Amino acid sequence: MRPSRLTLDDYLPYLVNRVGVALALEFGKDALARYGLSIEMWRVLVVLSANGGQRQVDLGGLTSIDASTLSRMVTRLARLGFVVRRRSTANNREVEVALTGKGRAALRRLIPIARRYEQLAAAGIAPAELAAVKRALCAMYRNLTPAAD
Amino acid sequence: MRPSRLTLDDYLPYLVNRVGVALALEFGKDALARYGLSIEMWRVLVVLSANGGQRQVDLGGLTSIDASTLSRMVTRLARLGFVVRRRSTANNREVEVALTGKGRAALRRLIPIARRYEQLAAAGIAPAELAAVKRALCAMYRNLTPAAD
DNA sequence: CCGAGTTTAATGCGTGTGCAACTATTGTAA
DNA sequence: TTACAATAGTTGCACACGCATTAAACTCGG
Repeated sequence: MRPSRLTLDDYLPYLVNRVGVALALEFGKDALARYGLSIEMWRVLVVLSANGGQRQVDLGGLTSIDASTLSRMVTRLARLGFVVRRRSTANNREVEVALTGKGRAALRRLIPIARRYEQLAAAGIAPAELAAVKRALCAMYRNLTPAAD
Repeated sequence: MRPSRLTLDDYLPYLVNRVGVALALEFGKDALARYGLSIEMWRVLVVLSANGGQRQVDLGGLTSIDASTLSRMVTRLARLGFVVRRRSTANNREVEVALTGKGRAALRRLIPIARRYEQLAAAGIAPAELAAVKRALCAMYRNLTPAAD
C-alpha cells in the first residue's frame, strides 16, 4: 500500500475513534441524560467506582481529562450530589474526590445499561476474540503512554 | 462478576476511549499543530482523501461530527486553504467539499507520520491479531449504527 | 529553619461545540 | 400548479474545553 494513502477501514485511529463516538452517543443521549450527566462525567464516576476515592490529578490520568476541565467538572458533579470533594487531611493542597451514596446509587442503575451497550457493540464477536481485542487495546495504551501508569 | 461493578481493564468503552484520546493527543500536538490543524480537522481531511469530494452531510456521517460544527470547520479549513467549498451545480442546496492542492500536499506529509503513530500503538501485536482487532472494531461500529452506512 | 523548586488545584480568557431555530432548495402529492 | 413535507446548510446562544497563569501547600538541600 502506498504510504501516501489511507484506507479508512484499515486505519486504526479512525476505527477506534468511530467506535468510541458511537458508544458515547448511544449511551450518553439515552441513559446519562436522564441523570444530567455527560459522558465525561460518567467516565469520572466509573473510575471512582472502580478504583475508589482519588485525587483530582489521578482522576485526570485515569480518564484522560485535563486538570482544569476536571476541576470544573467535579464542581458540577458535587453540585449534582454525586461526589464530595474534601481536602485531604494529610496533605492540605490535595483534594480527595469520592462518590456519595447518591453517586453509588446512580452507578448501580447505570452500569447494567452500560454493559448492555457494551454487549450490543460486541454482538457476534466470539468471547475469546473479544478478550484478545481488550488485551490489544490495553497494550496499545501502554505503548502510547510510556512514562505514565 | 457482579453486574454492579465495572473493572476498567475489562470495560470496552473505557479501553476504546483511552486509546483514542492517547492517539489523538500524540499526533495532534506534535504534527498537526504545525499545520494549524485540530484532530477533528485532520479526520475531515482524511475522509476527503480516502473517499473524494463529499457533501457536508456525508462528511458528518463519516466523521461523526455534528453538521453545524462541520459547517464552521469547513469554513476554517477553506480559510486555511486546505479545501474548497462549492455549491453543487445539480442540486443547489448542497455543498461539495473537496481537497485543494495544498490540502493534498499536507496529507502527503502527514499520512506517513500518522502511520508511524499507528505502528507505535500497535507495536508488539502480531499482524494477524491486529487485523482481527480492526475487523472487530468495524463490526462494532456496524452493530452500533444499524440504520447508517 | 529558610528559600527555591515542585506539586496540586483553581481561575481568566479566547475559542470550539452542540442544540435549536432559521433560511433556502428540493421532493411529493393532491 | 400549489401547498406541504423533507433535506442541506448556516447561525444564535449558552456552555464546556484547553492553555496559560495564579494561588496555595508541600519538599528538600543547605
